[in-house]
Amino acid sequence: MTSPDLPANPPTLHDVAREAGVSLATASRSLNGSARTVREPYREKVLAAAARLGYTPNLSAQAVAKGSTMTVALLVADIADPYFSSIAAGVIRAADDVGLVVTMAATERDTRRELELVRAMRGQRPRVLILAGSRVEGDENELALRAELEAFQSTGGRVTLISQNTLPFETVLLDNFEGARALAASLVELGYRRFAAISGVASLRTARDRLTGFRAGLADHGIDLSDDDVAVTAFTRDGGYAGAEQLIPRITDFDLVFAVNDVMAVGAMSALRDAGIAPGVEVGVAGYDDIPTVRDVTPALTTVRIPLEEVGARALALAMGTGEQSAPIATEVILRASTPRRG
Amino acid sequence: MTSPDLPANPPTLHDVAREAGVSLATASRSLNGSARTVREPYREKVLAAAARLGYTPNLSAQAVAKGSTMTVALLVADIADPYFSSIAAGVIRAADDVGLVVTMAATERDTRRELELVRAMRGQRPRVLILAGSRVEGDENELALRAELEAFQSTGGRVTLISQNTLPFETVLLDNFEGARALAASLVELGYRRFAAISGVASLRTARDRLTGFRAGLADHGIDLSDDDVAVTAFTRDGGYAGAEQLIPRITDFDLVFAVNDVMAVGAMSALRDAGIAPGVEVGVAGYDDIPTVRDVTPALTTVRIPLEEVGARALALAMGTGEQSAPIATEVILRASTPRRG
DNA sequence: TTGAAAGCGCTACCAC
DNA sequence: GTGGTAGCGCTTTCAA
Repeated sequence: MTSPDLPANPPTLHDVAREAGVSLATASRSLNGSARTVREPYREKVLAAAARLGYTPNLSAQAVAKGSTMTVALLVADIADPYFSSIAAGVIRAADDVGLVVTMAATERDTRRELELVRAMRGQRPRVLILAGSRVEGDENELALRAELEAFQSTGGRVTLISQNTLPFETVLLDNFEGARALAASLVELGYRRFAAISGVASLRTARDRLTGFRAGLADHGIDLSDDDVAVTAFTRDGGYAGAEQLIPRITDFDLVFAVNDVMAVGAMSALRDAGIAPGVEVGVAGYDDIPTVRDVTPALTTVRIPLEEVGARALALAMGTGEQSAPIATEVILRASTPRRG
Repeated sequence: MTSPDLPANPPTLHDVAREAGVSLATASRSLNGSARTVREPYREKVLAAAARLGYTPNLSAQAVAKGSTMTVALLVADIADPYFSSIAAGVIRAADDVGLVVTMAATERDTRRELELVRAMRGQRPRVLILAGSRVEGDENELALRAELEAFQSTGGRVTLISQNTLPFETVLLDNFEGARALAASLVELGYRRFAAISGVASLRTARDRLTGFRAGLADHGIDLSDDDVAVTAFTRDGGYAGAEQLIPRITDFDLVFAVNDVMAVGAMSALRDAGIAPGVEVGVAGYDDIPTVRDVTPALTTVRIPLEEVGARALALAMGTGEQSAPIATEVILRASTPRRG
């Protein structure tokens, strides 16, 4: 006698069929078949046997047999970043609604890694592949990435990007330019005149679009934002902190600091505070994204709202052909205490 | 002639073998075999053919053939919650290091859903299943969950829980009781005497352990925390906000409010502020977890640090047999501006 | 309606 | 070392 709890193998459909006294085919049909072309007494026997055995269909085997999976692969830059985790939450929720399971990986903002991950995830034969990070300009891996995605698509996969449509795939368009431009307009209207910015490197499309949009918004009102007044740092909280530190020596030259995303803005506020400068009173601060926490920082952060979870859901819908191709995601300027009306 | 870009099927190993003029077996060995028992010229031909065709091994097929996957399934309550997204980041990073891919799902703090998800994820035949949420007491689904997990384990799967070991599986133990107790001690030492708390329902083990730990810490110094001074709300930011609102009418009775997790604490601070009460000056506030954002709120939040990403990594290591079973995760009280020394 | 059997893409064992 | 080939667990014809 073998010990009963030695790592056995999970019960197979075969086991269920035998236990129920029916054929493999009948068992399959009762358990997973779409056309319920199995007579009730048989069905019941099979279901009972399956329950008794604790049977769970082997998804891999189903995938091989059917030639398609129920998987969506999601690539983000950093899961711990609220921007991406909110989007991921949206994707997962939407996927769950239609019975899809999502597998995630993090590119860590490395395009080489991104490429490798796409390649690796292709092996899963996901129905959908969603790339959530910003595109980067002049990326040496872009051609290869594009080829990889095209290959995936040409073999029946669906690709969706989130952000900008620099690649020829369905895209949930985030109009970073117009959002930032509208923000600039609102800030000017509030009385701000002397601007500085903290941005990621220009090759990061998202960073660049937001910065140029912001500039355009200022230019509409005859205000100039010189390159000298733009601190270029990492696209992270610490980057925002560092960027603010760069600006602090000349901080009295500015009445507003725009960080191209909220996590950077939040870092910048901390840097200001640490330097004894009160954000929102001595200098205004604005961000972009409207991640959940920015309403809870002090002062609450003025920002441009992106409905992050909806973006995630929309990305999936787009890929599934459920969503309308439609316009860019609507964006909204949210004015909060970090930018009080000025003079 | 068929159109060349109609959804074709991905190239198979068979295609590669034919293209390279070798046998299936040789192709398999050159591409994925461990023992490199293939002569160089052949290997090269295969590799070249694979590259030419854009071949990616079908992971599902490999899984069926090998009888095991490279998947780890991760269940969290809410991906958008920084607590879980930080843990997830740790799991994903660690998984990536050993060539595993992680699939995620969200229980939304619903034990019924949790059970269903475990069942569903079992179908993937993951090597590892990680449950990151708090256990809940008196859960009607617990028996079924336990059975499901045991079945999974008895068929060769590894299970790891994160939080408390109320279930007989490997667990990354978070000593919420001692952490909260230490926090209480520190606060008393700082001069705080009149405490209130905001907690999740007592059936949530994590909430309860932290609250009772905190109470114990106070009791060590002869201080009592009455049930009347504990607001019981949802385990979320909004729950924290609501909890603080409950306490506000009597806020002058207290000199410190302890929220059982950081997101609640952050919500509570906002509620206080909205009511014209300055957190950290009129009343101290403390949380638990040390999620990334709490150093950027104002005042910076006193809390108990859990190395969240490390917890995630550890969970995976434990499951893989790489990690030492060892003691609970070390916890550390982080005193910040939200609890200045008092009188 | 049911069952037998031929795959699905891949691995691994067994000869040569 | 290399090539057949028998599975892996499942779906889906095709007959009966």
